[in-house]
Amino acid sequence: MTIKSEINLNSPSSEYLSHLSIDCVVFGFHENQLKVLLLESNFFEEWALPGGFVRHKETLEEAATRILQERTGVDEIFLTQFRVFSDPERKNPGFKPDSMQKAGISMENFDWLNQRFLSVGFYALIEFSKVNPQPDLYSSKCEWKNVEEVCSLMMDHNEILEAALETLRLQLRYQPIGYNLLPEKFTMPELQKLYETILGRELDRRNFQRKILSYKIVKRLPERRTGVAYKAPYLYSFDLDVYNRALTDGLSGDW
Amino acid sequence: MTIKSEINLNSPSSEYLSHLSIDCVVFGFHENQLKVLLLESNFFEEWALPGGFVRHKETLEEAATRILQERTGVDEIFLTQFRVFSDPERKNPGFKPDSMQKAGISMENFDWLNQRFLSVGFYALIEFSKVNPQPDLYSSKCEWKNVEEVCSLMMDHNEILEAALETLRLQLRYQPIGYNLLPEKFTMPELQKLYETILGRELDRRNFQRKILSYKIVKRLPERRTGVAYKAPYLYSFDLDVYNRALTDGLSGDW
DNA sequence: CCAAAAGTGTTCGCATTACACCCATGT
DNA sequence: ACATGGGTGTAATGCGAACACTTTTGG
Repeated sequence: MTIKSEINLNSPSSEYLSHLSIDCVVFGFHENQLKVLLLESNFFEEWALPGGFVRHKETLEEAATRILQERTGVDEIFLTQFRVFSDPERKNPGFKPDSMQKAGISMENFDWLNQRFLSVGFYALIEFSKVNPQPDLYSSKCEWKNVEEVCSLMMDHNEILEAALETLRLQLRYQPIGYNLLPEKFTMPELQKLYETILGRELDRRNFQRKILSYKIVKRLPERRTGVAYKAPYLYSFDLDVYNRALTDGLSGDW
Repeated sequence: MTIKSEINLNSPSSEYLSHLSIDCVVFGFHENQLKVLLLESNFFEEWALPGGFVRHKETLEEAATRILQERTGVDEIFLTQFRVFSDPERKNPGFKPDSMQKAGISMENFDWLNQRFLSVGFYALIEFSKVNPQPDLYSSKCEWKNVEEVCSLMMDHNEILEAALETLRLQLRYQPIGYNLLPEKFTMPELQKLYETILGRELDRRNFQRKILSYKIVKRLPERRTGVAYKAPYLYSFDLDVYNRALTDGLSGDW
């Protein structure tokens, strides 16, 4: 079992803070659907959020960025913490002695992994197309899943995902969103669909457009999207100056 | 130095999670001013937020409640976590070998206390008059301080306080506030002053009243406040049914 | 020419804003 | 009587919600 040393499950407590982990909820948007990045553990055949442990000399934010990179190959992502999950009973139900032995993990690592963990939830919004998800050595797969169709996840990861979504919805009330989720150029209906997906309800086309335009965070381009089986929609792109100002100053919006 | 064992600074790592602490920002409202509950350390002559460590078998929320009780005597408070502060350099500048020795703390405790700590920030709103702040054995004083006049605090506690205030302001946008901060009966100008203090700006008397009343979260009582040097204002009290519903469903309000 | 989707404008009602007058109380 | 602060009403404005017609495109 050389894999054990490669993936550094041995004596991790010297390198990492004990009792504290990080889980990342990474959202993307593709084909008009909100996606979340998940890993399938090759030990326990369960899907999970990409997570990991915190080193002694890094902030949580640095740790989250590193963990996401190590576990999924996704790089240069701005992650935001949103809550700590601290149920004393939260531990991996897959971390049972027999399954650990099957996976070739020794009992001393089991002790460490089976102790209590608090986990800090982070979330990020990233542009789907810029990402090439790569599973790490712990995982057999790394894939985007539709948020609406996520199966049962490891530990309390479903709860963490739900909480991240809720945070996203709140954020929508007073911050612009989309720059990190949509490609450089996009259509108004695409942006609208993003809002609708996050909010979980439909919005009026015309009112949506008027409102978004009133914020001035998007500019209409002279081009249109071609090759569609109906009237060609205009393309838009974000006006980063205004967008970033809105990020800090907030919007009045009431969705 | 018997105090050492009484206050349990010896070998705390067996009882508590290492590397992780909690700090509580407790807001009150009195004489038309927003207050925060602070302790003065009797070791280091610095003011600090009430904080402490997490036990192995409790959630963060349970820990925060316990810590607040132990350190200030304040009981039955609902605390909400709002952020983790994780700068690796955040440690107590007062925890220096000489000041530790002066305080009669041995070097082995110093090692533990001088290690890196992450801290989870919690905040709470409580009714000023229901509280009798009592410093614990670590502290010489436990007092309410005007939020606007808080001096330089231990470690990064000023930053934590600022972040809590910011959270409070955001919360005001979509949740009712005041039930935990005001006495049973209060006047409309008092409620308004609370909002103004949190928001840091003045509001129009008449518009404020109309808006609050439109939410139906307060009921006007038949009584008025007497003994004031001007027209006696009506008393109000919260309608808990509506108030609690608004807590979960949110308000439309745009302050 | 028709279905599907996009572009555009108008009306209505409510909420926010700004503002003015009267009332009660203690000095 | 008067200064201070509280109670109430109204007009103007702006924003969100609801809604209909026209235009473009591929089939």
